Amino acid sequence: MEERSISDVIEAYLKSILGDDPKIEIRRAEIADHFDVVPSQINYVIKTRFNLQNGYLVQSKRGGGGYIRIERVNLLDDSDVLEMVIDSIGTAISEKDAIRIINTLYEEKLISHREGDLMLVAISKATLKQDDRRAEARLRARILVALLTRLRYE
Amino acid sequence: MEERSISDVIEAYLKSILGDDPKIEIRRAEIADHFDVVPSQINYVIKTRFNLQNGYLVQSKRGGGGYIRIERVNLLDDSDVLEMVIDSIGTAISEKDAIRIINTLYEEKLISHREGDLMLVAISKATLKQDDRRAEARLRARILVALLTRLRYE
DNA sequence: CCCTTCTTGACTAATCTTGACCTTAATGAT
DNA sequence: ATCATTAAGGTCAAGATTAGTCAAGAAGGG
Repeated sequence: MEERSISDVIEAYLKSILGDDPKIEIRRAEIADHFDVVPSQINYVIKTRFNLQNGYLVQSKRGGGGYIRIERVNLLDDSDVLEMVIDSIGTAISEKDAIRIINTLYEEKLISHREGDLMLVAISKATLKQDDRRAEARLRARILVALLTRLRYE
Repeated sequence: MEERSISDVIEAYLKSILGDDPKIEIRRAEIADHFDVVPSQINYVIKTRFNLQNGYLVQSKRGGGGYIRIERVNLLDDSDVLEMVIDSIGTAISEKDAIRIINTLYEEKLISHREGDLMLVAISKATLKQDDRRAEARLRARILVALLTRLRYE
């Protein structure tokens, strides 16, 4: 995977550390300094690449001895996590967030490449396009939740 | 092959790069600059020459480190059959007819049991339920067509 | 001439980067 | 104990950097 932006580089760096251990703790200022970016950029990377929909749990603490803890969660072993993902979808979801979830399912080997593609086309903007954007997001949520629920109880 | 327009030249250029690798990533502004055309011309070339019907998948990202990714995909043997099924669906389809089609796909071994289940969930009345029955049938047709279209390629 | 395809650019949208300002926690002085 | 200080991380919005859309006009081919 080509790293085009510094955010991509930081993402790859954090994931390389995560390769060893399923859980890491970093100090935000340290990472920011290492890549010569402002500290809030680390928040941006975490928010866009290490959220629950991507299969990560993040906790942090401020003040002296503060840290950011990133943990890779396994959707297979932890059926609660899949339920959390379903809950996080709620009654509406954007195409982008839905894609993120399906990608995670594939990376976690819960679904095959082809199954993932089928799910992707079923929830895609091109397929569901409606006049009312909110109606589209609600519909997408219903379909995705139905698909995930099916995966949960097979 | 006679290239009579700059769009043809750009098409040939992109395909020559694709000769090596089944997947390439370009920066729109770079290609546009190289051929001295406006950036949106690249979109035109991609839209008219690198769409799914022509056997190409295209993905892109905007913003810093943005790109356009073009991937060549292979048509499957059953592609023609699927196209005929797609044509028969038209713009609307009932749940019963959709189930019949998906069952046939499974019996013909075009899809696995699990893929069939996922497709069934995606087009089921329970998932798509709408006030307007015709709108529901139209939506179901769009989703089913999208799924079948995906099955035509690998 | 008419119709399709191509070319161009103004406007829009998504993503990334940066920095000012805010909140929380630990520590030490009184 | 209380409060000020210091040391973290959080939020948000503006600006920068790409790509996308759309429609008007030009160019080509019957």
